[in-house]
Amino acid sequence: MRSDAARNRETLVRAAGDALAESGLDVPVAAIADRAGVAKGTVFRHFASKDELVVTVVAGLIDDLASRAEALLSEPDPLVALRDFVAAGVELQARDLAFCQVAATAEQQVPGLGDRRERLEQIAEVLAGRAREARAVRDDVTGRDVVGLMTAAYQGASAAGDPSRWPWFLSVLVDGLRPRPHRDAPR
Amino acid sequence: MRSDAARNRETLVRAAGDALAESGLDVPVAAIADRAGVAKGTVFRHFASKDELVVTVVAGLIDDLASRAEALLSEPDPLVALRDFVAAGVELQARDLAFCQVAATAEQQVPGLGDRRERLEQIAEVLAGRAREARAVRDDVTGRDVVGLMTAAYQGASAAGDPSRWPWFLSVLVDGLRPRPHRDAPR
DNA sequence: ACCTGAACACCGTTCAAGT
DNA sequence: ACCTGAACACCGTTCAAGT
Repeated sequence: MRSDAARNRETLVRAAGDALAESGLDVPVAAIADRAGVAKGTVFRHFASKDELVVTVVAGLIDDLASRAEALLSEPDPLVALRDFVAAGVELQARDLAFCQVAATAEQQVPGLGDRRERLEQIAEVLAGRAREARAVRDDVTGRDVVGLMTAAYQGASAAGDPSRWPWFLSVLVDGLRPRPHRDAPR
Repeated sequence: MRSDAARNRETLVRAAGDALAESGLDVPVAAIADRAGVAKGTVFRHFASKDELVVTVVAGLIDDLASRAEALLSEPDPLVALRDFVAAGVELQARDLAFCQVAATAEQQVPGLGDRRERLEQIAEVLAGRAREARAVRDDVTGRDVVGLMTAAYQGASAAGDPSRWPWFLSVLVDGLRPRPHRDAPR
């Protein structure tokens, strides 16, 4: 690849990252091209479709999140690790509209992120497993559930009319994860 | 209004309701017109824009949900009433893709539903107030929060890869609403 | 090899022509 | 008064022409 092409590609990814974070998945390709200072056609020389560019950007966001999650593996308190992981995902949704949309129902709309999703689920499963073993959470909490908690907390707060209320939703969810007392046991 | 026009309008709303439930907010106007057996232009004779047609349909769904919620006012157990209300909202999301999208971040995308939202929040506030007074939930739960729980439960399950798992998310959320023990009290 | 911008397809919206 | 379908604007995508 020629050096000017490599530079254009990188500029495009950065411009797309900014535009997607601000304006979400519906941002026109022309707006991204303008921001990068290239013609529309150049976008399609580097990416087969708008979706492929979106996937490149969002995959980078998920990779960053996964790295942060791996750092939490050294947190001694398993419930704190779990909560901080979910909080990191929620903060990313608050900061990046495109990720927020992908994390919500849009996930079906943007295929090609399956592998990143799996990586995230695997780390989440380790965190969930430690919390289960420590009896800090219900024994039926899976890694997938933990990933779902990120979306639940932010979308819940957002639907309640105040996205900044997400810590409240997160605390409700984390409280709700605690092991349930055996109600069917004899009193 | 001429009787044929009234019939067309009603056919359009029904066709739009079906198409939106199945295919979501991105369903083309042409698909709705086809399903109703009219020309595209007729849609815009009855509705100023696609959005106005969408609002008409979704407002009807929310009105139905609000009616179901009002029926729950006669439920004696306030926590059961709260849970059933949220469950009704979740089931609507599972059944209707357009409502699901509106309940998620799309709410900003479809304005004109503010009044319906308020009605729902008011009923939710009554249900929340009863549960608070009965000490069945934390004393900081608002009606808006309860509306947010509907989205949180469904979007959480959906993001966890299995929308049918929503009852699990709902049970976690409802458990999490229980009054927190005073941790700062002397042991 | 790469970039550009004109051209095309698709979809929401408008409107002149019909009934 | 209402309906129709051609026409227009917008945006994702393609590609012939340039460098």
